[in-house]
Amino acid sequence: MKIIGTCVSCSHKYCARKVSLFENFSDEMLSQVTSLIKRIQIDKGQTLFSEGEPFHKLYIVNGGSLKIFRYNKEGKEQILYILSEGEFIGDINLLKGDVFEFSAVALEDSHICTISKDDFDALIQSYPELIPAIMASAYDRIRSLEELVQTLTIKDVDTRLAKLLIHLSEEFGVVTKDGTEIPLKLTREEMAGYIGLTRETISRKLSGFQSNGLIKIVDNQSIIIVNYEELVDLGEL
Amino acid sequence: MKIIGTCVSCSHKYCARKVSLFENFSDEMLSQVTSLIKRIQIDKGQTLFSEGEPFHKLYIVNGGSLKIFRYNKEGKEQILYILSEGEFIGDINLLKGDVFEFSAVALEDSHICTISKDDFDALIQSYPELIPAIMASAYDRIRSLEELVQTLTIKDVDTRLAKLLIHLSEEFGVVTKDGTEIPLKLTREEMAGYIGLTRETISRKLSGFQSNGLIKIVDNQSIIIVNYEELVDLGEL
DNA sequence: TCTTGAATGTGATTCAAATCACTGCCATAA
DNA sequence: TTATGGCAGTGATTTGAATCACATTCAAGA
Repeated sequence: MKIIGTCVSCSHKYCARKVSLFENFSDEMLSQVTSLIKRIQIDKGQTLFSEGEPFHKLYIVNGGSLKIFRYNKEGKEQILYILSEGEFIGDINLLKGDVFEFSAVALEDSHICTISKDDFDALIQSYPELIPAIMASAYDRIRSLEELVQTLTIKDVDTRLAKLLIHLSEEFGVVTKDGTEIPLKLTREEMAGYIGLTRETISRKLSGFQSNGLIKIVDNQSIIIVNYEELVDLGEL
Repeated sequence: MKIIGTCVSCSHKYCARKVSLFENFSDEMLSQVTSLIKRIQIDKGQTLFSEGEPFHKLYIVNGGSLKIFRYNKEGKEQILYILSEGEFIGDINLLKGDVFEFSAVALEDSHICTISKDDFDALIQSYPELIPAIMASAYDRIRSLEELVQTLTIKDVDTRLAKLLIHLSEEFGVVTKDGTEIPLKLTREEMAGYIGLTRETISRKLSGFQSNGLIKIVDNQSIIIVNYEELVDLGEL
């Protein structure tokens, strides 16, 4: 992890604009926010913060993506959220509690902007219009967890995997000529740790999906959803 | 479901004080809140609201308890939250979205206080000090869902059930001479629907726990946790 | 380029929860 | 009082994912 300096060095003048929290800010307000930001570069696989660590910052994904997870009692990673550009974490925690309840690791080389807890609190004081946006982000988090709970209780594993693929494609999908591509390079093990299965099962099921013409796996890397409708059907069954 | 009238008819003068949102309100402020409240009586098993229904109220549990659940794709109830006295639902929804994403059914005969969406919005305008409390409740909901996710991904079913019992005893437990009693009368099927198992498995596992001296089942009704430490150990394994 | 370790695919086997099927129990109402 | 329907306990069986084991591929670094 490398601290680059203030956000002034961003390639974009106001990278904070990417963040849903600040999207309605004027240039002037934004430059004030920007002056508070420290920028961090983090390589794939590196840890941004760990469970149990005291926190004192808000982390904003400016480029790349993060997995947010806990180790469950069997020692496996349980992924709770995947954060991509513009999303942030630490918001709620800034109000209550004092240590992270989960860890954050970069899924690819990423740029993270940070604002200290104190600066962020001051920002809320100055701009109370931030509050609805913060509430909205809390609501999104609740929604995504409720969806995850629902996915995890489905016994049928094909359905579960279909739901995961649809979720990933909705959040990260890129439309290509062959179908919707999921550019995110999650390992089989990470997928397994998201929906409570083992890497072997994911491997077998993905092969099955490919045989059935639902998806296409390119170079063992990204997954392209070929037959979106049928996959949705499977996920909704 | 029977509408009793305004909260003036409550047996307690200021029943709204039970609600974490209003616990720091002065008597004067509280009586203003109270004047906005309609009180509903609902019998065990009756539905307060259903998935897909448009909402226009905040629901506060004044007495009794509710299960908040969705039907999963296999047609089973997946319980998301159990609400007891002082808890409320509808908060977050009041800000975004317009239909319930889940259903609410009374677990026992209950009293529910309701405030209309408009009145609640006006209340927030008048008393911005409500905002931190609302945020705190959103945070609690996130915490409880993150815990549920963690429980659901545990493969070992004894651990899962132990976690459920500990969770229920922490939230609803009453200390008796024999141990901590869970007065909540959840059916085996409801327990199963909370932690993603079947009623038969719950039945067998509970019998097993009883044989091992961990719990005691009284009249097939409430569960008493006899050996709390050992149960916690099992839940943390 | 070659080396090395991690990630993946896949077969064989195990095992525990789901399922099926039935009995018994209890509360409520006729 | 008896009848009825929902809930619970439990045995027998099925089933399908986890586990174990190993071959293979791939990617990053020397």
